[in-house]
Amino acid sequence: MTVLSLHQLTCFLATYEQGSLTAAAEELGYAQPSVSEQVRALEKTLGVELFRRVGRGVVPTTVADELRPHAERVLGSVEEARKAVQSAKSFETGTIRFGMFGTARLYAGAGLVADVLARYPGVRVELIGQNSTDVQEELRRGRLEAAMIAVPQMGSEGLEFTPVARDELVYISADPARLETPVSAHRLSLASLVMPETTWRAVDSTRLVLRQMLHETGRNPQTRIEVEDVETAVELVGMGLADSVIPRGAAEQLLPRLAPAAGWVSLRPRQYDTLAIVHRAGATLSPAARLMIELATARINSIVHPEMG
Amino acid sequence: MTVLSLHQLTCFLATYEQGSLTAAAEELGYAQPSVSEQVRALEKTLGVELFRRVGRGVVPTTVADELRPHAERVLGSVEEARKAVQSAKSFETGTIRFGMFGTARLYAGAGLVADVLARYPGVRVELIGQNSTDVQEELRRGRLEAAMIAVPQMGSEGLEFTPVARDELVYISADPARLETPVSAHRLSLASLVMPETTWRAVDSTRLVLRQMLHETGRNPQTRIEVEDVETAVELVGMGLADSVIPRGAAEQLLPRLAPAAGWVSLRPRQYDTLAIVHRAGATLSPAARLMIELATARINSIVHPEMG
DNA sequence: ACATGCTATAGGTAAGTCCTATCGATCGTG
DNA sequence: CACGATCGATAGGACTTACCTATAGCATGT
Repeated sequence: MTVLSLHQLTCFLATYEQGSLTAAAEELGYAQPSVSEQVRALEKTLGVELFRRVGRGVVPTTVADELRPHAERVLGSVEEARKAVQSAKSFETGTIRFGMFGTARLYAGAGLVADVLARYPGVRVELIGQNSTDVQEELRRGRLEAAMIAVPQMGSEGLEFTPVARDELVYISADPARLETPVSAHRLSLASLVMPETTWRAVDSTRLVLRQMLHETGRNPQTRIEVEDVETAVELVGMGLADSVIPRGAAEQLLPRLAPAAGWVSLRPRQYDTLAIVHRAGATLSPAARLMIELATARINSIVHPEMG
Repeated sequence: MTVLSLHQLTCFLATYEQGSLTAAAEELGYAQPSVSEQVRALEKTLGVELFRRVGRGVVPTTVADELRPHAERVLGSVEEARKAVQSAKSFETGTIRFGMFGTARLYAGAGLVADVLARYPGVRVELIGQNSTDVQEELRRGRLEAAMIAVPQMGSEGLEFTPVARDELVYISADPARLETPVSAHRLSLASLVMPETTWRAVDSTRLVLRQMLHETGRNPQTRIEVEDVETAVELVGMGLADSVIPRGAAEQLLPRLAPAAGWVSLRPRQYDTLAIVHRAGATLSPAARLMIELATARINSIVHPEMG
């Protein structure tokens, strides 16, 4: 026993409109017995006579009159579905979802959304990045296809990283005396620090850089305060409660707004943080993801120093 | 290359809701590879990735998010279509079309509609019978499945007739003097008559009866006025412009309303008109048609003398 | 490292799709 | 009234699709 199908409805409608199986077959590009078979199958699945075979041609029954608008609605909905998918595929509509967290969002957050909307006015944009833990989870679970981040080191836990830019790490403080000369490893080891990205502390690239820097002096980094987001860290610096080390792009954006009294100075030797695309290892990226990567990279490179090689 | 199908949408929705091909297969009662194949086919026909295969389970893409409501609408419409057909099949809704013309509608017209609506409150009823020519055409073309008529003789032009009742033919006049005794063939041949059913005059059963009756006297019927419907004939009789011969049931219904001054009397010998079901020869009747025949027969038998054997 | 739970693949059978060829019935015509 | 034209139904066969079982491959959690 066959089941109701779109093909049957198509043949039914063509037959209804043409009043003839032969004409319907011609319209649909089939042989006449094929259409006849489909209509008969539809009548069998519905258990009702749709056409009265009357000498020359066929005549719809009242049940066929009843069915026709429904059949039209079904086929119309199918067409709408197909169009919706096609337009979503070509970014005329639909949603583009991308991860953007850590300090990366400071560089490419709002501006990246603007870039996407300028090029594809119909799309919705979801920039996922409330907190690092969630984003990591979404990436791992596959709900997020790709993300741009500033923090973790390369190659952890089945994820694949592609560096796109680097940004200098600077020392920020509300005490002008500490900003007169570049900060050495020794001075850094004595400082009282507030550091963001607590959740990612084990893999945070800023911390990794600092650890390597301090390792040469035989000391561990002194983090007096741990917070989750950079804004909070900067505010604490502005209040004079601690100093911190953050990417320069973040300092330029956040200090005037959140800590007007604070300033920044380079480390000595200069250290750099890496911005990278991260996605599941071995994944082939969708057009939407590739688009976001392209736009995000372009925007970041217009702010920080582009990665060489 | 396969084409978009309802089956694919069903599998897609189940997979979307379950977040798993295996779970979807279990829900649908299929083996897992079958659902997998359908989803893959849908992705191929749409040319887009709907799920990201990620280790344990599958995760819908944003295009799948876009497709889901459309797929639900399509399947919903299909369900509606199926329900509409089922309810039309069982007379809960839909249209019942039946032919009812000649003088038959005087007996069973409004009352028959009332009978149908009393038993099946949801249906629409179409009682086709504006004029005999149209109805004959609709029957021949198959648009009308069956009809109940009072006029034509049996067995003409590929149609099949089934008698269900007979009604006495009576002589009507506005002149009381002509109603004192039953009208003989001789008196009838002298009368000035108005006769309805002009279009069917060659096969009209009333006229056939009269012709046979008069043939015995060697005369032809004298129709002074020809009209299409019985009401007009009765009105003319009421105005004293002519007399007529019509079924008794029609006389009882129409005289008080349209010709209060007129009355009726039997013929001598009494003559009878036949009410019959007519449909295309060799046709198998639909439930709707059988229902109408049953109800029409019951109603007519409650008015005129039932046909014996 | 192992068991587990999921998807992908392979291969075979049943069923459906669509064709060509032909029959039967109907309708208009000479 | 026989004729050709037209349309739907039927038969039979080539091809495709649907669906199954069995199993491999991979990711995940203990």
